[in-house]
Amino acid sequence: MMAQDEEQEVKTQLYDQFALIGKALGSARRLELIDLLSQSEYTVEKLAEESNMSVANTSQHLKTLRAARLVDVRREGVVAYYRLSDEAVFQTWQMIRDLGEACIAEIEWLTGRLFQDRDHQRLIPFAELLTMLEEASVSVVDVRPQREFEAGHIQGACSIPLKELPSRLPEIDKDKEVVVYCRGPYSTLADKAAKTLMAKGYSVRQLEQGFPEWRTQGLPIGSGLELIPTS
Amino acid sequence: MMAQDEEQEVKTQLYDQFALIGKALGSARRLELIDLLSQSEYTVEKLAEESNMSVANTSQHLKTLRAARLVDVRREGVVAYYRLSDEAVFQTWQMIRDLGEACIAEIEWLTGRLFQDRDHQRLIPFAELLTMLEEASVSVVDVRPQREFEAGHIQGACSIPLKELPSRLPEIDKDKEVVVYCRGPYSTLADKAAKTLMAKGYSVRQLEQGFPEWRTQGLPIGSGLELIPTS
DNA sequence: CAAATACTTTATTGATCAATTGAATAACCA
DNA sequence: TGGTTATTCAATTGATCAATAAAGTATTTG
Repeated sequence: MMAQDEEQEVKTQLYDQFALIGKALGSARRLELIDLLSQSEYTVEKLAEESNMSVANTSQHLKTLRAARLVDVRREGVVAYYRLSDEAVFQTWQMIRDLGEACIAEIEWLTGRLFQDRDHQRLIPFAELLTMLEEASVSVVDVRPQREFEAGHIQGACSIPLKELPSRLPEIDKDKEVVVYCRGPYSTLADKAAKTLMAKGYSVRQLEQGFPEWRTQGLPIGSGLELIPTS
Repeated sequence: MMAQDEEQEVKTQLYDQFALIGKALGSARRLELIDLLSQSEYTVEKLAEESNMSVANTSQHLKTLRAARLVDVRREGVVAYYRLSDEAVFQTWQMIRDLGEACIAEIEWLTGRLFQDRDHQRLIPFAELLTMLEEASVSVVDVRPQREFEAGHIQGACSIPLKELPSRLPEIDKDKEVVVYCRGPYSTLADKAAKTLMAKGYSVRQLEQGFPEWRTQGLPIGSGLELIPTS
């Protein structure tokens, strides 16, 4: 049997390794990066742009995420594409979000403020969308940036990035009910889209959660730029 | 609708809050405390003792855990009893462990070393113990310290802390199969108990996981010092 | 009631570590 | 070669950690 102090030594190293993961999760900037990478792979530059950081700083943070094995990198020529190394990374981030919402009153208050003018009537859970999809009585609109749509989306959805929404309204059938969705619980893209659509007279619902949550529940997804919804 | 920069401000504060949780998880010492508190509530002094830290240092770490709302404190006179504020805290720690085992080769190697002389033949999953319990053909022995047993244990188990095991062997029926368990995947208490028991000629199996994992799966638990196993 | 005791928290210090920026470097491509 | 993308480096500032010493707080004792 292993010596007592050798065992202690190994355990210390084990906890140090786990703490590396914790440390990687212990920065608001890095959590923001993880949240973005939950949508799709990203280049350093795009990540920097989306998160309002300098490229150098983004690269540094990605380095610590890589050291903790939370992200992988793939290089194409001069461009580096980062992605989460495992679906479990998103799930851990989701777990931390849930934990925060459960235990930290501050967080509940902040989300309340973020969505102060959201009409909670229009929110629907995944289950409801699934039955609507069976009845084919609905247009699902993904309002995230196109690269995120291409990396994966709810099966049957079409991509109309929020920025293009005003000019692409004609593509949306006014007779069907519209369901919009975006990145997840702290993204306001879908709220803005819903507001725009409602002002134009559409009948709009909004998914409670975003694509990564859909994916992690094993619900049907599509990828690429399929224009014809899978039946 | 909320102004663009006000939204940015709120989001930053949200991520800062989540990062607080991450930071709290980003220290080997604090993870060790969380692991202990997953078993039962503990006083500062006992935690310091179990984790080989000074009381002052332990108190500091508990303070940051409390700031992140991961632990709660209850005072009885001069004594402070700490506990996890929610089962989700343990589950998050469990998630990080799983993530580490999945992504970090170092961790796999370290656990391999920690259990180098474990006979994996004797390990059984929860499901198997459940069927054995139905057949009533088994003695389940909890070898954790007694306070942890009292705070919660597998229903039907009896408490024989590892330290007392040699002197309490007569209490264990030699005709039944014995199943030992302890704190979880990185605890060696059950391994040591199994070794002692096997040397004395008992037929021993060992649970793959510990009590917190049993509890979080909603399996039947008991608490206090019940001497007669619930039927 | 004051003094002593037991348990816990806070303050201080010095050392180490982390975050950000801007400049420099490296790698690739056209 | 010049331009683009990413990483590294150096430097500043701020945060964190562990250890010791000091201070609080409730309980018990003389």
